[in-house]
Amino acid sequence: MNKGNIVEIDFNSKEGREIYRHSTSHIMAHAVKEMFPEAKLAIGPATDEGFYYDFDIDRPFMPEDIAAIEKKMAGIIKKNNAFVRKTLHKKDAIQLFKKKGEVYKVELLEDIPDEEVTIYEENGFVDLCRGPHVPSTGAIKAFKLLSIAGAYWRGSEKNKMLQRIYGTAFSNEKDLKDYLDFLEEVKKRDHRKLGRELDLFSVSEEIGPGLILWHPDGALIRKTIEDFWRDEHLKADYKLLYSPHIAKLNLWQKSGHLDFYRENMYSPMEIEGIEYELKPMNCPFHISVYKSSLRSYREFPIRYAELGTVYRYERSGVLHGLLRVRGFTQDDAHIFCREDQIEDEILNILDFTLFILKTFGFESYDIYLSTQPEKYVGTSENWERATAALKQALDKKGLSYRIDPGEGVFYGPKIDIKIKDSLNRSWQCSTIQVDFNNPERFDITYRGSDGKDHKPIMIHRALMGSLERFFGVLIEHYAGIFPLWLAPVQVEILTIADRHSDYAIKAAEILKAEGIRVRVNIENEKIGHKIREATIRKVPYSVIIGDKEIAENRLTVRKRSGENIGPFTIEEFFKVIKKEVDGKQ
RNA sequence: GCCGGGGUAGCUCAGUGGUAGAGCAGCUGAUUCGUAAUCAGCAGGUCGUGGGUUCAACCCCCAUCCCCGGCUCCA
Repeated sequence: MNKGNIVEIDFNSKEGREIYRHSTSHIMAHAVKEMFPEAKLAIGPATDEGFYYDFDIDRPFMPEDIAAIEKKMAGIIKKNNAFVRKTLHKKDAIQLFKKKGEVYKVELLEDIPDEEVTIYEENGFVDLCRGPHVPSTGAIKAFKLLSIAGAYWRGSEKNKMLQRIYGTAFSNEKDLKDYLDFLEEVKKRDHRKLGRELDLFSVSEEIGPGLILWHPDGALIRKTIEDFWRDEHLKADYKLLYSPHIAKLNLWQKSGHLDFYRENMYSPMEIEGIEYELKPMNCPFHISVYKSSLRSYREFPIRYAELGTVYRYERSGVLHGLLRVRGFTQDDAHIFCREDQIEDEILNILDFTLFILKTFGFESYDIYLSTQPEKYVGTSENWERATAALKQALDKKGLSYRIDPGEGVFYGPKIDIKIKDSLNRSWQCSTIQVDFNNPERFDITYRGSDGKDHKPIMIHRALMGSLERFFGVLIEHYAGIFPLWLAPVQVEILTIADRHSDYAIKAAEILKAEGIRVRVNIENEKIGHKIREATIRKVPYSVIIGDKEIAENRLTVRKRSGENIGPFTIEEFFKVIKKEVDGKQ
């Protein structure tokens, strides 16, 4: 964009939104400076969802301040001040901001290589800024400040912590309202809230932070997921393993985890004079199984899978419900193969992953290919060949992906799949990683067709990532309204009066014998009450038993949506739900 | 870990130094009822934990644990 030119840009474009929100962040900074002249300005960019501005100020911002700042901003917008762009020499700009005491701006300026910089002025408020901006403050039609948070200067915890105010802006009130409604919806779906309401899991202060207790209904869902996972892995020619939760510290020395992963590992415990360590990874155990006998190229690829529970130290501030915990179960697998088998294996894994994810209703993804980082093991040729194989596989599948340069793990390149949930939010779950490190460190080999020993390639992969995180994502994805095959209680039988109890219990037994998860409510309550309770617990089907049903030997069936289906004989009803369960709809 | 906010009954939340409250859930009883809450009664708290100030602390001070929103980091 040429300097000083006015170009029309639409809010619907990414650039347009950024300019608009960036301008709003300037207006916020202006308001803050008017109210707190001692506040020093740091940075104030637009984000995907809105904008923020960081301030260095002794007095913390209070929630009440937010409303006052909003009011002030509204005033600035009403005045419709023009944003005036000025170009000046860097020295002069440094001079200007030094005089104003804006030390952060000076620091930013000193890092700008250009001789000329631009500043924007709006009714006396001056800010260093590349721009562009909206022509005047009156262009901002709808905005809202959302939250206050701490944030390190330049994102480094070595620097001073500043105070950040988050906000968002839209081109009209309706879009703003829609966005705020979206935030409400997100709050309603919060897996921690639903987890308590539906009695799925809890975290207890007594047990410890980041350690999950799966309650009966949550455990039932987990079991259903695990059964599905195991069945499909066996079908896909994986072999299932179980391994212990602790192992000798030496093992972790050998694997290199102690060098590369120490800060995420717990302190060792001593058993009969030997130190043991809680496992942060499953790989060394699978390698041990591999090494338990001589391997031939004929066996390849060897695929070991395990729902392996690992423990990792996470800093207290990062723990978050099921999404970030200290003990979790990975749906882990390690594949041993020859280098020329990598591509086929990756293709297999991609198919398998997408199939599993699709079963849970995730049909859109962001895929990332991470390449060689600065610190790495293995040879550059290894990395190149493996990265090419990953690329090739993605291309063959016609999957679009982005390359994350240098973001691979130290031991190999990887593919990460981020799933998009029903609110279009991204979650990192699946990961496929090539590992050059472990075969080397554990000196694993296979006997090739030439009768000599060779080093296999090891691929590490997790589809759901961790059961805990995946479950958290699932809860939010479905808003707690699990599809029938996952629902902990699939059918609840409700009676109108006491005299219907025997019939209800008999019906329940028939369904239960067919493998349906059924609960009977013969409590002394009105039917409206029972329906309300079943609906709140999001039970897919309520079956109502009264005089009419017994007389006709038919079931009245109400779906959790409120829709009535039937009446059915019990056999007819069973067929209906059986079909739905089998279809995993 | 860092910045800010918070922790009162199982849950949601009132309670500004002077005898701890409500709704829902729970229990008991009555009621036997047709598509999202029947009525009545009862019970339930070391006010996160430990220390301090005070005649007196849920309330003020200090420490600590945990939770929430972010930062940083990750499955």
